[in-house]
Amino acid sequence: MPHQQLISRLQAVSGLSEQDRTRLTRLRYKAKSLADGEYVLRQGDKPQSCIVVMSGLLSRQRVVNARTQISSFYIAGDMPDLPTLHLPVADCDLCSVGSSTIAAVPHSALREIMNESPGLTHALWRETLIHAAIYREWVENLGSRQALGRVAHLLCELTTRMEFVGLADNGNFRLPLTQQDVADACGLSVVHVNRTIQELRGLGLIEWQNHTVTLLRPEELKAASEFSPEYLHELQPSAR
Amino acid sequence: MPHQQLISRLQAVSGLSEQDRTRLTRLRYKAKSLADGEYVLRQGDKPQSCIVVMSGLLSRQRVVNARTQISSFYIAGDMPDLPTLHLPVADCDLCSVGSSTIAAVPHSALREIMNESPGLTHALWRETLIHAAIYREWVENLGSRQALGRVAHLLCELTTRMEFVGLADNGNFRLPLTQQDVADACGLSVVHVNRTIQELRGLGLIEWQNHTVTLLRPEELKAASEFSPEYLHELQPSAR
DNA sequence: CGGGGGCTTGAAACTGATCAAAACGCGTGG
DNA sequence: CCACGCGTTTTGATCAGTTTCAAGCCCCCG
Repeated sequence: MPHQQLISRLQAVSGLSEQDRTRLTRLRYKAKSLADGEYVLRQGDKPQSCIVVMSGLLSRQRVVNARTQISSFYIAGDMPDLPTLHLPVADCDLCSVGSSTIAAVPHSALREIMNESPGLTHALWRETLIHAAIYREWVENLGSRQALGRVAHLLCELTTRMEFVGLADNGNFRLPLTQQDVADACGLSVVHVNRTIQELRGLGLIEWQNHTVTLLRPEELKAASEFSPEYLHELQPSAR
Repeated sequence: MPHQQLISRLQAVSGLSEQDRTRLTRLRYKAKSLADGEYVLRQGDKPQSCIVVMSGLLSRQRVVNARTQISSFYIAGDMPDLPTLHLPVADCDLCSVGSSTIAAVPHSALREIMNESPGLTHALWRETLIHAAIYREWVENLGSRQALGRVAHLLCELTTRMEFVGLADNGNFRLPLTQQDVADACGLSVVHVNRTIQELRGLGLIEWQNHTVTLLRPEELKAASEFSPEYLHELQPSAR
């Protein structure tokens, strides 16, 4: 149900009118399954449609200085290449981590509904701004924190975002990342990520096995990484 | 002339119709001068207007892990707090580096012209997307490069952006940053930034004195930092 | 059963941080 | 005009966090 994903995401992002929700329901789309490591988009592509993540996890990445750097993760409901609506040529790769499913919605259809509804324009714009805020938070994470804080912050962010779309329950969720992926996202070596995760385990802050993460003491983990969720700019559950 | 700054910036970003340009000319604004270190906006503020940088330099910053991290710089023509149109509460401080001048345009006026013109909506949205791409580039910079590459990349980015608005001529421009500011932006210590700059000087790549930077061998500097300007998504001069 | 990817461990090497102090430049007030 | 003070740049020495290299292990999949 791609419509439902998209609707509930945009609803959380910005609030939608009844009309806008039915507009979204009428969107045509093309569903697709992705295998682990499969690319949705390559740097330089000029896609004619935008993707909505239905399930799984995508990473935005690029090879920098002979190392692959991940600059963001996208979970169900996210639209990673929404910027291609206004910046036609992609400047990063988009890659599936583990298997995922996505829906592709033509640019033309999106432009159409945005013409009809300022509310939807607002919601989609806002969605891109939230992701911009996430990139900034990553700048702060990579620039200012050392290994333990970086990994902890990443986990806090992913948990919180997963919770927002109902994919984490009580700090427990499925996370298909390998330690190499974490290293690529946090700007660390795999070896050091391994030791850092062990430290987090040793402190009794998390469990992480079989691609399943559990935050044992979320408050302490947040404190260790100075995580505070305001930058995600989600509407409060009460307002949803 | 705030109108001129804004117009030529948006023109470069997206192209504007004759009508849109006159719409921009009619915007009311309030000009303001800022002293070194003066704050335009503090985290948590809910501004009712957006700022256009007229001259000087602003930094977006936040204290993380007992260190101030700069996550972006803004130069003439930029609108650093455009996101507050859709994300009302600011999540970073905005601070003048050296003395600057800005113009404040009420949110209401911007909403008005966006209602009238899809082209302007497009241009402003695109402006926010370009800055998002810059944040991503910074993630890659901080995550993947070591000191020399980081500083070199920052210089390449600033030169290129300055050139786009006519503030750099032949790799030579005024840059009010202290070495401490560079350290805060690059996630390094001042001491190490100092040694890194000396290394760049020693390699004959740059001159930097009295807040004036000159790229002596731009191509080598770009190579050293793998800089390529596509992520800035500027229209080519020919198209402007 | 074999192979390979991911995880784990150890030791050595390096990049960059920290601490401390000196030199420099510049504006202010005496 | 000089003395003072403060912020910025520079230098040296030591220390810490992280990388790199290398090897072994585990476990799942074919």
